[in-house]
Amino acid sequence: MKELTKQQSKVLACVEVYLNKTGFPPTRAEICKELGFKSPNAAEMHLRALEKKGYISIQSGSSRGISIVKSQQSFEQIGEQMPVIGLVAAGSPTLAEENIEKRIPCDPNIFSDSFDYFLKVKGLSMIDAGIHEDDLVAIKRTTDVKNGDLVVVRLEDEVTLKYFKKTNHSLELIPANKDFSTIKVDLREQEAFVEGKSVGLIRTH
Amino acid sequence: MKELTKQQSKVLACVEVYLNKTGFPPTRAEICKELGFKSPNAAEMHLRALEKKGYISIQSGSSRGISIVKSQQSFEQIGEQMPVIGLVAAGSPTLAEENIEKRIPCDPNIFSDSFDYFLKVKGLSMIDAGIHEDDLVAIKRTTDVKNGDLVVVRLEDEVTLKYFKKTNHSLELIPANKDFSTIKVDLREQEAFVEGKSVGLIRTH
DNA sequence: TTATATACTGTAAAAATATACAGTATAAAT
DNA sequence: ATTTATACTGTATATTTTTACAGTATATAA
Repeated sequence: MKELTKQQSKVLACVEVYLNKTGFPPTRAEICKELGFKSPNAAEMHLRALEKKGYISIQSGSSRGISIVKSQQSFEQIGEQMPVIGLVAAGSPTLAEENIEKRIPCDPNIFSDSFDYFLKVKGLSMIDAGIHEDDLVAIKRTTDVKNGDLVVVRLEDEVTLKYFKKTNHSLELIPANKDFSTIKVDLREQEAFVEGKSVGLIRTH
Repeated sequence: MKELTKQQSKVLACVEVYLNKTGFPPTRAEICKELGFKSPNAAEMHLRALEKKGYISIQSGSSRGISIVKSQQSFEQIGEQMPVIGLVAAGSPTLAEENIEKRIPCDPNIFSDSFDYFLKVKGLSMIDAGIHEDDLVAIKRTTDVKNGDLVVVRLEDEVTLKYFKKTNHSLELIPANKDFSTIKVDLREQEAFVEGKSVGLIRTH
């Protein structure tokens, strides 16, 4: 999580305190009053920065549409709002706001290992591993993966969730569905970026 | 505390759910949309009644200025320790301490519907539904189940997780594995207790 | 029969609010 | 020396939201 500037930290604290006291988030004007700003735009800019850094989310067009994603005093919060990223978009699965479909309240330590985000599964290539379309696979960002791990790999602009197998210069991305074929990559010819590995899965019935 | 009318109760629940989901209270118009009212005044009147009866407080002049004073269905806190129960034990899957294998930190609202405990899956009878051994299936305690639901049913002293199908006096518990056969129960001869239904699943990789 | 409470529709206006745009100032980085 | 990031002021406007007012309908109690 990105660092906050001193002022951004103050604004986040202000929102949290207001929320705690009243039960609903403050308006821009109220933040200004609390912190001594004289223009609502001051608050606006800080809120935008806080959203970009993933500490809050802002419901555009809604009054008081601020919700805390990650509390500053994180020790108080057991369950964070973990982001869900669709596997549709080309390019790397970044945590940029535009890629986040939604957030769900979930302890990052619910699985044996901590994770950073959920990836929403598209397609049936892993169905024999019991991974269905629209399942949410918990991904830990790491490049430290072993053969047999379920990994998120990016090839060119395509992101895929497969079993990992590396031998010398060859990388195999193995599906769990006999109707799909293994993707073989010669690492001397093509780059492959390991984005992370799966530490768990959740599914809503 | 004064009793609520049916509609007031609905409105209070609506506010609580909205708050839980978004982090801020709804507007009158949003309550209307949620509950099918066509006039913001409908919501307004119910909110006034709720305030008078002490369930909420309304900050006059503030948008979304609603705060919950007394929750109706005391909403579970975020990040509870949800119990995990093994499907091994005979008898009903109770929440008695001796049946709880462990507890894991998990928001009870992580799935579309809230749940009461996790059931640890034994065996492969639901493998074609992508439910593996040792998966944790989130169970909501209810007897309100429909055909096709994934349910926890107790027959005599045996507890099983299967698809539910009821026709007249006959109950069928259908596995998702062609090597297993459907359990058929004549309800005039044998009792079957529906313990709950699955609202989701988590798996640790 | 007449209140009285519940439960709304429909409209409208005043007030609250988000948000864009045009600036200013300052310190750090290039 | 110039750019870049932070941190604001000040104004304006479109939109959101509250909230008042005038009705309608229905069931229950007096």
